[in-house]
Amino acid sequence: MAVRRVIAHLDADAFYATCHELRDPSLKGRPVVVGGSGPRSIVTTASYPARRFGVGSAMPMSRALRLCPEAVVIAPDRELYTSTSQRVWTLVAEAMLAAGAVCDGEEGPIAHLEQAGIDEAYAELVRLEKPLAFLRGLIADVREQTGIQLSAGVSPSRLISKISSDLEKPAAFVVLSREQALERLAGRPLSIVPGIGPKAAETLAGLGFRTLSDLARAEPAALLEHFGESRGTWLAQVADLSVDVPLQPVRLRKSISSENTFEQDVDADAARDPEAAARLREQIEQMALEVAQGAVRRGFRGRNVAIKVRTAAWRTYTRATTLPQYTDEPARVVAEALRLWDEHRPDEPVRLIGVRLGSFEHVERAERGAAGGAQDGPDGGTGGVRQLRLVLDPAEG
DNA sequence: TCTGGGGTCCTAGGACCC
DNA sequence: TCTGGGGTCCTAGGACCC
Repeated sequence: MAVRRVIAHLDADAFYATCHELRDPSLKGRPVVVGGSGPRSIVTTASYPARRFGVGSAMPMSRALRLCPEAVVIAPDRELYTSTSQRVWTLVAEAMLAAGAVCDGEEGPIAHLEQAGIDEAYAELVRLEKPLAFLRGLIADVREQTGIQLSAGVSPSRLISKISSDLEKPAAFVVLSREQALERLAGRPLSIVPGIGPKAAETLAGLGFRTLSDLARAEPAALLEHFGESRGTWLAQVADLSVDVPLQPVRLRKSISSENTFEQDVDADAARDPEAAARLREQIEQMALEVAQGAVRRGFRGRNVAIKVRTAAWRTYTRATTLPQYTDEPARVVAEALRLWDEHRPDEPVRLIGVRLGSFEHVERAERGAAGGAQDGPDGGTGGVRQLRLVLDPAEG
């Protein structure tokens, strides 16, 4: 008998906004918009009352305020989200371990859980007799103990579960087989599929494929021709919702970066504005330091240093070097970033600059720790529940 | 509506080695 | 003197996600 897979996608509703509401209950029920206050800031998360005004993620704040002038704008608070997130996913991991939904890790059992962001995760409910009852209980516990409401999509695959959890938010609990999903999603635009963004959607629309059922009629050969081997094959599998990628309970970080968009463009040409040019150089130095210190804190050493520049005209470029040895020495990272900057500094106004450190050496060991334990260190932790710590604090969007 | 900051993954092309 | 093909490492750009 074939083993029936049950994969849940768990996604916190309006996570950032809810974190703030939990800290300040007077915000509850009001149109809360999390985001910066500068002229170029965008909305990170909008509470459901704010969404009723048409406010949404990634929207320029200026537009959000035009749509909803009475919105309460709140500056993002990383630490608040990280600590709340840890409480939520620790609870989930512990419940799964207690219930026996575990896989083997090098150092013992790990919950069959893949964190996919600060506010979402996939859980594979192996060896549970009543997975749905378990999930409902878990979601109720999480809400009681943390105040966070999780939406759930449950199906035989990550893709279907991910799409499903989004269908009836907030507080969704959508259970679908592949066949039921094919029927229910047939007329939906392809943009509901994670991995099909604006560009791919446009290309597909040009070929006459706008919905999932359109795509199901596509010749696989045509998809391969337009999208190449890898993506073409994937799209063909999306069409019948047969995409199936195993969970990755432990993931390694690949890079650490820091970048900043200026409220106004800054002239990088030293001849025209030496002071501005000096400020930019200092910022590169500062960011390189930050990034290197982040690596030190986490016990990583990298080999690849890169800078990123976006000009006022929205031309974006990166310049990178690979060092002969791995390093976490701030002075080394700073020196490389400054060298790249000096060699590739634009002579036109810039809107963004950034620094990244990558190509980490930590192959030998997964980045994980005891959930809710120490904040950092490759194996830092209390030795309790083992859980991926992977994506540390990805912003929402 | 003029577009953040943190990431991941993929592709193309060049250098270099055998 | 001209020319092979595969593999690896690296850079750069871009799509995409939260």
